[in-house]
Amino acid sequence: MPKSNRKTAYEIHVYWSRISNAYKLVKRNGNRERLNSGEQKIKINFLRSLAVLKKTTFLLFRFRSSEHHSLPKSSLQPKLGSSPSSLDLDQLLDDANEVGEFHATNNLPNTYAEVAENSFRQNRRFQLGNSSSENKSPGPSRIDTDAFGISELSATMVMEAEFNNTPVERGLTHELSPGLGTKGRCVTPLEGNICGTILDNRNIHKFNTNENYIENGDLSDENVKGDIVANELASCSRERRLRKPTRRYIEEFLDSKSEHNKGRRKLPRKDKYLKVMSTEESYHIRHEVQMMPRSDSQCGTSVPVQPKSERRHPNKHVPVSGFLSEDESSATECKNVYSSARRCKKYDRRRQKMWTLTEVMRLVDGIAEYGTGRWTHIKKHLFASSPHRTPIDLRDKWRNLLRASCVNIQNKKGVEGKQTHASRPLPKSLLQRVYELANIYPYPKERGPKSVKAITPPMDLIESNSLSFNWGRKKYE
DNA sequence: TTTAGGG
DNA sequence: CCCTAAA
Repeated sequence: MPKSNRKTAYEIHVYWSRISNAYKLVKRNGNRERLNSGEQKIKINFLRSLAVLKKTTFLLFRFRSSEHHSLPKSSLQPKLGSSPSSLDLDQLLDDANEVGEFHATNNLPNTYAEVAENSFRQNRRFQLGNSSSENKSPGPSRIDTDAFGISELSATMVMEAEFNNTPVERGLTHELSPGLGTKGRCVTPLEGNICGTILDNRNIHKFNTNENYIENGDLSDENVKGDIVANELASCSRERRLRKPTRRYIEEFLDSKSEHNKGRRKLPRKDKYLKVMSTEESYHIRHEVQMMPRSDSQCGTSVPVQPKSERRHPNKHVPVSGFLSEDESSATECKNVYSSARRCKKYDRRRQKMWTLTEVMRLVDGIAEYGTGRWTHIKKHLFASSPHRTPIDLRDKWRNLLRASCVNIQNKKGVEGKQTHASRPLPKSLLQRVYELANIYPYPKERGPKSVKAITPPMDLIESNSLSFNWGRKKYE
């Protein structure tokens, strides 16, 4: 098994690199607004190849990140690392959609049918004896002279041919199909991963039927059928594009990409205490959190989660640069697969982490020791073990504590306190201590020095007093 | 880079 | 908890 998979993965890897080259060429020469028919052919062929490629790219990532190290990583990793970033894959996929839609809406079936026919012929040619040119991708010099000549055409054709009619796809569908058929997904870690999440039987079928459809020579109704094919192609790429990558994929992708991102963007300083998380992940997590139902019964309150949690990622609008998307089925399945604990973890990542009593006490101790305004000290010395509490958090918490203590002071003074937060009442002793500390270490402006402080709680009191007073007066009226 | 303060 | 201005 390892051997065949290894072979398959390598073939895909080769395939990918070729299509990358083709894309670069096309992009350089054929991304103009108006393309002549020859250029259109090139582009369409490329996009068709791309659609096939998309089915298999997951395989590379799965394979690479699987526990199996039977495949020498060196053979895959360079490509994995370089390909997605050297190509702007998002752009690429958008192009695919764009062209698909363009053809779907603009009635260019003839072109497509012709292309299909050409493809068919080229396939034949390739099968007959073109395979020797396997690794030759047309060089730039050649393109300069012959921007959209046969060289490129054959390049994309060869790729396509390889995929539809040659061991690559056969290898994929046949060598790995056992996993597809089996219900228990992970027959073996590798096979299960590959077959469960990468290969989409339905789409492969779809694609194959398209191909057969054309190859059968049934091109009499080119207008109609070309249209159908174009539509299918468009929808195929569209639906794949729109799907949200699963968390698992994101993680793996980021893993594989992490080296690449190194110099790309400076991380915000706030991550000093935190594990580095790339903006993409942040983006996804944001959205995941938004999408998740808010059932935080398990993970919400007072359970001191110790996630290697990260946060404070200022840029929300970083576009997803992921170019792959999994099936919805696998996406939902992913959600199910991941245990509630894991979900919880994911959950807490962007949500407020409740302060536990011990944390509060530690904070109070820290303030007693260092005073207010030295939040980094407190963080370093007392919260070194809780990476999710930043100095700012400590300060915020202290602010809230002050507020809470004042409320309770009010209560002390007789105003019947409706405990503003009945959810997690703090022990009075603690609040008392907060109050004392607030006198010792006045927090700037929030509650001033003692004199001011003497004013502030009364201010609250005054408010309520005046309220009651007014009320009383009204009563008298 | 840290803190204060507002949202 | 986030963001930003100011120190």
